[in-house]
Order: sequence, then structure tokens, then C-alpha cells
Amino acid sequence: MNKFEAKREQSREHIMGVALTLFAETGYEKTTIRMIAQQAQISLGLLYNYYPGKDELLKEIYLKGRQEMNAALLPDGDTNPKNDIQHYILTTFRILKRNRPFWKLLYGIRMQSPVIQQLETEMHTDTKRVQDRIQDYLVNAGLPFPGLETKLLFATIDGIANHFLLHENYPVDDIVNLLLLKYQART
Amino acid sequence: MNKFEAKREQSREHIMGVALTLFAETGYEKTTIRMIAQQAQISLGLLYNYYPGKDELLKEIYLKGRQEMNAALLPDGDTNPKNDIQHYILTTFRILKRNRPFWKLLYGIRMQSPVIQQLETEMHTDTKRVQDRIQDYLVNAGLPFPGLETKLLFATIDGIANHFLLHENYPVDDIVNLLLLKYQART
Amino acid sequence: MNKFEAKREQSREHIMGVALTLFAETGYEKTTIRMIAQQAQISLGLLYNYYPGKDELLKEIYLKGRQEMNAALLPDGDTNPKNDIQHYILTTFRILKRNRPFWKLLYGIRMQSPVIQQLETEMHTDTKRVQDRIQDYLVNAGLPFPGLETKLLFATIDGIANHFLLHENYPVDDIVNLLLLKYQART
Amino acid sequence: MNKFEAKREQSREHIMGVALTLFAETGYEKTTIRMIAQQAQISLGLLYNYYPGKDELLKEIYLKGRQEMNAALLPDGDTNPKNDIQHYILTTFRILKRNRPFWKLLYGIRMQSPVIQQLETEMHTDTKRVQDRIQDYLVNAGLPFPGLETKLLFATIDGIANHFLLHENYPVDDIVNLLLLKYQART
DNA sequence: CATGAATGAGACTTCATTCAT
DNA sequence: TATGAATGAAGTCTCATTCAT
Repeated sequence: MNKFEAKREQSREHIMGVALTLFAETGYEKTTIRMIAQQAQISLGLLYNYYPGKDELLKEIYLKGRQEMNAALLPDGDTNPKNDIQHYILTTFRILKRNRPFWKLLYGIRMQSPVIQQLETEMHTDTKRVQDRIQDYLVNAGLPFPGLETKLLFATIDGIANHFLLHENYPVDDIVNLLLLKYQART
Repeated sequence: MNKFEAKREQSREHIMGVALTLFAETGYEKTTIRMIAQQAQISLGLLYNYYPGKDELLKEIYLKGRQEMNAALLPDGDTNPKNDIQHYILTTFRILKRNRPFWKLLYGIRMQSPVIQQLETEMHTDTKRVQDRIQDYLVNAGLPFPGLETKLLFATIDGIANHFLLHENYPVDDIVNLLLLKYQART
Repeated sequence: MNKFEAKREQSREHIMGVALTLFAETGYEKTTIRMIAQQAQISLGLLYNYYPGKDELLKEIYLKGRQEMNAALLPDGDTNPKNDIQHYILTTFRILKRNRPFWKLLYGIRMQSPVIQQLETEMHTDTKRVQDRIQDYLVNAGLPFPGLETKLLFATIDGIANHFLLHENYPVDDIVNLLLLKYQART
Repeated sequence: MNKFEAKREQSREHIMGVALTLFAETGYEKTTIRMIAQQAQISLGLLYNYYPGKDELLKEIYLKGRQEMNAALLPDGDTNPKNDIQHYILTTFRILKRNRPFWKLLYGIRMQSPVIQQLETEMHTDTKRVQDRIQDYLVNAGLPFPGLETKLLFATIDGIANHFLLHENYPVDDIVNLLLLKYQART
């Protein structure tokens, strides 16, 4: 009973990993269900035993990746935040590096996939929480346009992430350090 | 003869415009050739008279968009550049707003489409020229890490562009102004 | 223009005929789209140019068959009915024999196909009109239970039709004659 | 040993009942083995322990239903028939009402399923016995066309049965009574 | 007896592209 | 130039059935 469930969950994760890699590398649309099954060493039909379809697979991948990010950014029940800008930036890129394929996939299709767009809006409240906290911090720091500053910071981080995912050998750590310097100097 | 060619060119542009809009809105893979023909009010066969295939259409769209950007950023044969950072940033966003669908398409598929990836590497020299010029400027400004600063600036611009394309009502002008302030202050 | 439309309609009817035969002979579920295309001597894709799917094909077949029946039973704008029972019975079986595959298909799947069941309820008003007219006639004939008599008559006709479609060499004409005798004698 | 067999038989009957209901309600083709197993609260594999396949399941259902009908219509070893028309009609509908799903299934697929068609021809002798007895009765009653009268009667019964199965709230008892009246009056 | 993981043939459908007119 | 009929490879998904445990 429990035996089946454990194995099932294991198989699901295996498939998800394979699918994620292929989606990120080959593109979501170009990746066929057959390719995923072959790469995962299972039959076509079995894949459908675990996931009802290609879209659902994408959804689960997305949700799991987002959860990981949220878990890292909103730690221990919100009490004692201590998440200043430095912590946010560093955490973001740590996670980015830890699960590169996921972010490559996400950045690669968030503009073209209605599935992802819908999920993004559904997840909006979570990301908003993080943004608000950063903004509070910038307000306290006494910046003249805290709202715009927050948006600019997020845009910058997103841009660095994008280039990091796009180019091999991108000196992400140096760039991030430079960014940190700018926000340290200012506070 | 010349008249024929002019009309042909006009038709090609019309088709290209329709295709661009659809690619940006619906996604490249999801957009079918049939949709383009219908929207352009021509028959399926005629479309193939103008373009040999879907990929070629995408390529031409890409090349034209890039040329427009390059033309704006590398004006009048490179002589008398006068393109300091401010000019670069403003020009970038002016073009972005002028041809939003194109950039939405480009940002939307540059990570997933091998066609675009190939073209991007082919175009690499052009973009490199622009980057070098910015870097020269920052070197002259005496910044400690001009190479990293350049990369950070491009990442920031890309990030702002991304968010501008992603979200309706994004206060792009204010953000850009804030960015300009930072680079004015520093020089 | 008109040329295309004419040919298109012709092709549609050809496909419909082939599909009808196969549905009636092989069963709706067992008949594959491929079989229809092959029998109709067209490619798989072309079939979808004419009909959006298997169900739609069935729907059109059904509607066309029903219309033929209705046209025969509700002639010249309802004025001067003159359709006594004899006329109704004879007409019914004339049409049945003229389009045997259709009725074999209809009787064969009306109990199992939700598609047909939905259409049957949608067409209910038409069949009701015919039934009402028969019932009026039986009322005028002074039968004690005209409502039940009508239902019994329709059940009998349906039963004969069923057996006619089910068994080769069924002496349908003799049976129908016998039925006519019974209703003549009574009036 | 006997106890094991009894339990096995019980399980088989349970599965058969579930399958019958689903076949009748959802349609034979549309009903999947999985649905049957789930509804019967057993695993997929176990179902195959009891029945070798979907077709066999249908066959057994058919044979059991037919046997029940035959048992009711050909009682106590054929001696002392006493089966006049009235008895036949009443018995038929009593059984129909007792096992509605079975008859709904049978009427629903006898025209489309080769499996059933084969079984029907195999069972032909049994039904023929019943028909012959009715015909004998009608011969004795001195009707002018006893063969046709028999066929007409069976068609009528089949038609009523069909409508009864097809329409909720069909006044089957009243209709049957009316039918009985007609055959009483004539003898 | 009992489970559900696993298989794979085959169904429906889409769509870029070609071609006769 | 212009049309849309025609093709068929390829994609997604289903499901009866088998098998290891």
C-alpha cells in the first residue's frame, strides 16, 4: 500500500526531472511526450499513468519550482524577517544556480505559454509578499522613490538572471557582488 | 517592373506585420500558417509565394527588428558617436515602445527557439559593437569595474524591458528616469 | 469561387455516404477515421478539411437523414394534410428502404450514443408534430384510447422497422400490408 | 473447495452486475475495464482473474440474460405448455422490467456488436422454439396469415420494449394491456 | 487471491507544405 | 498572381491486456 505510493512518488519525480531538462533544453513545444518517456526509460503509456498530459506536467514543474523559491525567501513563518536586500539577492541566485534548468524553462516560456501565464497570476500574491518586504526595507532606508526603486531592483535581478541563464560563462557572481556593493553603499 | 517589385515588397511587409502580431500574441509554435494567411486576407498558397516557410518568416522578422535597433544605435556611419549612456538607454526604450510586438516576440522565444539562437550568434558582432562603445564610455568615466558595470547595465536594461513587455501599465518611463539619474549622478 | 464550393459540397456528400455505410456496417465506434478516408479514397488530413471530427460527421449524417424523413412526412407546408395512417405507414417504410444504411445506423446507436441522444431530444418537436397528427386522426376515428393507440402504433412500426433492418429477407411488405389491414378494418 | 468455488462465483456475479450496469449506461465501447474494476472495488489484475477479457464479460452477460428469458418462457421441460399469447406477453415484460439494464444493453448493441450478433445466431434455435409455439397457437386460432401475424406480434412486442427502454415514464403497462385486449378480442 | 505498474498498438487530430487549376 | 484542395508525418492520448511482486 504505502509501498506503491512511495514508488509512485519516486517515479513521478524522476519523470518530472527528465521533463524539466528536456523542456529547458529543447523547448517546451518541441519536446514530445515520446522524448520524455524515452529519456525516462519508461513506456509512453506509463507516463500517462503518472501525469494526465503535457500541460499538467508543466504545471507541476512550475509549482514545485516556485514553492522552492518561496520556501527559501519566506522562511520560518515570517517571524523575525531579517531578510534585507542582501539576503534576498544572494538567496535568489543561490536557488537559481541550484535549479538552473527550471529557471531557464521559466524565463524561456513565461511570455509565450498561456499555461504559465495563468499560473503566474495565480501565484501573484506570493511574489507580492516578497516585493512588499523589500519595499518596506527601502522605505526605511529613506530612499526618495521606494516604489520605483523596488521595481528597478527586481528588474535588475531579473535581467542578471536572464543573462546568466542565456550565456554560458556569465560572471554572475561578480555581477551580483557589484550589485550588492551599490546597495550597501546606499544604506 | 519596379512597380511590381514595390507592390510585392508591400505585400511582404503586410504579411510580416500580421505574422509578427500573431507570433507575439499567440506564441510562435501555436500560431499556424493558416492563421497568418487568414488574418492577412490572402490564401494559403499565396503566402508561400512570398515566404518559403514559417521559419523564414521568423528570420525576416528578426532581422528587420534587429536592423531597426542597430540603425538607431549606430547612426550615420559611426562617425561622431555622441552616444553616451543616456542616449543609449533612451533610444533603446523609444524603439521598444515603437515596436512592442517585435520585442515581446523576441524576449519570448530567444531562449526556446534554435532558429533565433542561431541568428543571435550571427548578429553577435553588431551587439558587441554597441556594448564596446558603452564600455569605453564607462572606462573613461573612471569606474572601477567597467566590464562588470557594462554587463550590469545591460542586464538592468534587459530586465526593465522584460518587465515592461510582461506587465501592462508598467511605469517604464519613471523607472528609466530613475536609472538615468543613477548614471548621471555617477559621472 | 462557386466552383470551389460546388466541389466542396460534392466531396462532403461523398465522404458522408462512405461514413454512413461504414458506421452502419462496422459500427460507429469500430469504424476508424482512417477507414473512412481510405474508403473515400482521400487522405486522412483532407477528411478533416471537410469535417472537424468523427462526432460532427455523425451529427451531419443524423440531421440529413432526419430531415429527409421530416420532409416526406410533413409535406407542402402542413396545409391539407391528407396524411391518414395508411399514408404515414407507407411513407415511413418507403424511406426506410430508400436509405437503409442510415436507419440501420440510427437504430443501432440511439441507445448507446450520447451524441445521438442529444440530437434526438433536440429534434423532439418535429417528431412530436407527426405523432400529434396521427393521434388526431385516431381521435376522429373514435377509438377508445387514442393516446395509447398512437403509442402502440408507433411502437409497432418501430418494431417492424427494427426487424426489417436486423434480418435479411424479412417480409416487410407483407407485414406492413397486414398492419394496414388492421387499421383499415377498424375505421 | 466448494466454499472457494461459491465465493468465486459470487465475485464473478458481482463483477458481472457492475459491468452490465456500466455497459447499459455508458455504452459498451465507452466503458473501460478500468471503470468496471473501480466500480467493483477490485483491482485491474483481479478482474482478469475472473474474466479473460472484455468480450468474454459481454458474452457471459448476454448468455445469462438470455437463459433467464428462456427459463421463464419455456418452463418445466416443455410439458403442458399452457403458454398462450397472453402468458407470453406478460412474461416478456415482467422479465424486461426485472432486468432493465440487461435489455437496454442488448437492444443497444445488437446491431453494432459482432460479438452479440454471433451469439444471437447461436441462440437462434431457442428463440425459434418460442416463436413456433406462438405460431401454433395462432394457427389454431384460425387467423388467415399465421406466419405474418406471428412476425407482426413479435415486432410489436419488440417495439414496445424498445420504447419502454428508451423513454422514462413510458406507460408500458397500459400499452401492454391494450395489446392484450386486441389479441383477446380476436380469439 | 490480490495489486497496480508497465506495455504498446492504435485511435484521433493538427499542420507545414505542395500542387493542380 | 492567386486559390484552396490535398498530403502525410508526427503529435497527443487511450486502453485492453500482461506481469512482477
